Amino acid sequence: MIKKEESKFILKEITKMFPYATIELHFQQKHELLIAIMLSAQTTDKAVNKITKKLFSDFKNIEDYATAEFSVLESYIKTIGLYRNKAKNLKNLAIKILEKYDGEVPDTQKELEDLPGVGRKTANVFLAEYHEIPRIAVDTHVSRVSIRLGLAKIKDSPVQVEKKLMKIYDKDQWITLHHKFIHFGRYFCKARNPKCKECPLLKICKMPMI
DNA sequence: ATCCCGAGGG
DNA sequence: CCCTCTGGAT
Repeated sequence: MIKKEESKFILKEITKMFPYATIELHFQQKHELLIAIMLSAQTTDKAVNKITKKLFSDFKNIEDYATAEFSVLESYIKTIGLYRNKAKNLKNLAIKILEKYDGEVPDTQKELEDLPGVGRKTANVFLAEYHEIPRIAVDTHVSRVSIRLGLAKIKDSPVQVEKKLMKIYDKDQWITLHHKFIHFGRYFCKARNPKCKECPLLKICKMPMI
């Protein structure tokens, strides 16, 4: 099977498995989405949703975060990993948005990535989710799945994986592809104990673990 | 290359 | 017990 057909087959099968895959973070406002994504680094969406319920209830706007004590923010997010860094990023991100953007979350990739705790992956997720701008955010799941299925190489950096996926798939597929790959990676093609025996992609998989 | 860092799964 | 979780900054 040639590469082009294989990549189509991959997306088709994953789509069958997760047709309605979408973001699982809970949020209402624009800044809440950005904060939720930033907090989700190296942890699960469930863990983030658990703490943002009270966080978003007590902190209504950017100014609330900007004026909060680090220790107070830490107490809210204590149960997710990396909480000290994240509390610091949360406050400093709010201060920067307040001072530089008059309290409004900026809209460009560069401005977003310039915020504390916001890198390429977080910015991509935000742009795709909030503005529906075609992006493929490459995280640990997308990266692992792409490598196992032969869409990328083991030594590829997240940016390289992103570029390869963008070259393989059409722009109008990027946003949904991201969610489908994420779900496939999290619930099926897991880092540990992937469900290879039940996988419809087993025959084209480059790294089956049977 | 290394640190951050608790919860949950297996 | 051990590993991994939608990374980012230094």
